[in-house]
Amino acid sequence: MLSIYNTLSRKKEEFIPLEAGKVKMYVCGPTVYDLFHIGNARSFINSDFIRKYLEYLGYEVTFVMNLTDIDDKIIKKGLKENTSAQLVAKTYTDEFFKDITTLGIKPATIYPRATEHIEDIIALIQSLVDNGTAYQSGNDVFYDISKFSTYGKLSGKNIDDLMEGARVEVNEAKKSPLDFALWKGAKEGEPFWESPWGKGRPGWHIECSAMSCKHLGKTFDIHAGGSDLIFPHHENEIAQSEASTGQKFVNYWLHFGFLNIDNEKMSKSLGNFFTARDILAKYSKETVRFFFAQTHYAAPLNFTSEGLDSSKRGLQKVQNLYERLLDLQQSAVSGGTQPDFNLAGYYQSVEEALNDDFNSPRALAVVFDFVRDANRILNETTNPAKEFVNEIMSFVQKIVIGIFGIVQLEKSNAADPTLENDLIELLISVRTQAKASKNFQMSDLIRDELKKLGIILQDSKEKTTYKKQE
RNA sequence: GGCGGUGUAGCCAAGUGGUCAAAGGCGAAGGACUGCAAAUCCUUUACUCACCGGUUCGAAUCCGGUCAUCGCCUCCA
Repeated sequence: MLSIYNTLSRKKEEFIPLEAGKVKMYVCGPTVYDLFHIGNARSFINSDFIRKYLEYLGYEVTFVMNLTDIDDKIIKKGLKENTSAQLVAKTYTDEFFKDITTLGIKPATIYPRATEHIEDIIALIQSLVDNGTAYQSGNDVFYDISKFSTYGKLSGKNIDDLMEGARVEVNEAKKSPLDFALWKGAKEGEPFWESPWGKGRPGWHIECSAMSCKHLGKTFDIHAGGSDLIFPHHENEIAQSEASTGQKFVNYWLHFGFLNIDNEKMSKSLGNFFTARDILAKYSKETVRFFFAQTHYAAPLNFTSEGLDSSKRGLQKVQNLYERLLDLQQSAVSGGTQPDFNLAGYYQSVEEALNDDFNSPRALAVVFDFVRDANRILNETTNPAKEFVNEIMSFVQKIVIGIFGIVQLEKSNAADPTLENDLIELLISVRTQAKASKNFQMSDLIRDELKKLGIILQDSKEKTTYKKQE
């Protein structure tokens, strides 16, 4: 039984999808005005991991991630770079997909763009105007939060507190400082679409309500996003959608913890701002994914290079087992020894952990137990059956690769007969001869010099293998 | 000021009433294997869970208080 911590109820709840066997899930995607940063990457990776686990459980997941491709920041960037908002959005949408691919994230079922849903957005705003929840003021349309009695139910805020805390706003167009824009009238030189309220563009909050409804329906199962989006963004989405449809908007609200850098909020002014691309230049996607998975998705996470280095070293153990299994799949034969190994127990423990609100750190502890035990049994088994090796490998495939994505599939010593690899093999055979004649000075020299070139030799009883360092 | 998160070994991080003298990773120490390494395996590394008080037969886990820290309340994953 899967349970999920629901921000709305502030409790873990048993997950029951609207439709048996299917999950409709929406995650707030990026505003495409720049490369996404490592904090974004955490949310994207965690939503990917959750989606993959749901699929592992057998659910058919409709996974929607929106792209905000029209927004103040995009317009501003266009002006600054003397280009169009449209081109800025196009550029960073392309870059977004590149980074998503680099991170090993499975593509969403659909990536709806705000600019491709203007009609839906206008229709939604119109319904709110028609039922009196929204009002036009000049060329803008605002949501009247006084008309939505449960406003604040997600974030636990009440309107009076918000009013007290509200910064003094000089916008006299709004009835209340807390009202927010659904439609923004176009100013000179800004991109616009025609609407019943004149030329303009959608506000940020409304697009998620419109696009989630269009692609997932009036009510859907899971809505996820960064914890900073709880208020006002998700609060506003509920207000918009529920006021329009009269139905519950989302059953499970799931929020990702924030990522700090060296205990400080990441910001460009502090000089501790890292794009996902910056990090991926130094660390593999597997290391980054593993680093994130070692902390529960909802907990705050402090991002340090020490932490990443530690993850990188820890992950090597898993990678080594994977490569050991690859070799064994080549050499093992049917009819070998079939040792006792309680594989089902590891699957069960992983599922128990992940069923408990996607507890990835606990699941990874099981993975490490599995790695240790698998190594031990392989050490003890002289001639393991091919079937056994395949069973062990399938755990790695389904859990470690399928859900977490933390194994590099390419072996570090690619088997291609390149000149380089041939030369390494040659040196290894020279060294083997040297060892046979107890010329250890020579054999150590070869090993040390190869190490300097990033090639690590490992002797086993039968043969010497090598791997290349990253 | 309002709301929320976090505080567990040198570092990271699970655990939310007994099976906890607290998982897992990194680091460290010792051992097996090895010509020596590497890889792998074995052993050790928190009598203690920010602090104080309370509830309970029993608390890291519940309650009250204190302190520290991060975030949201304005665009933000």
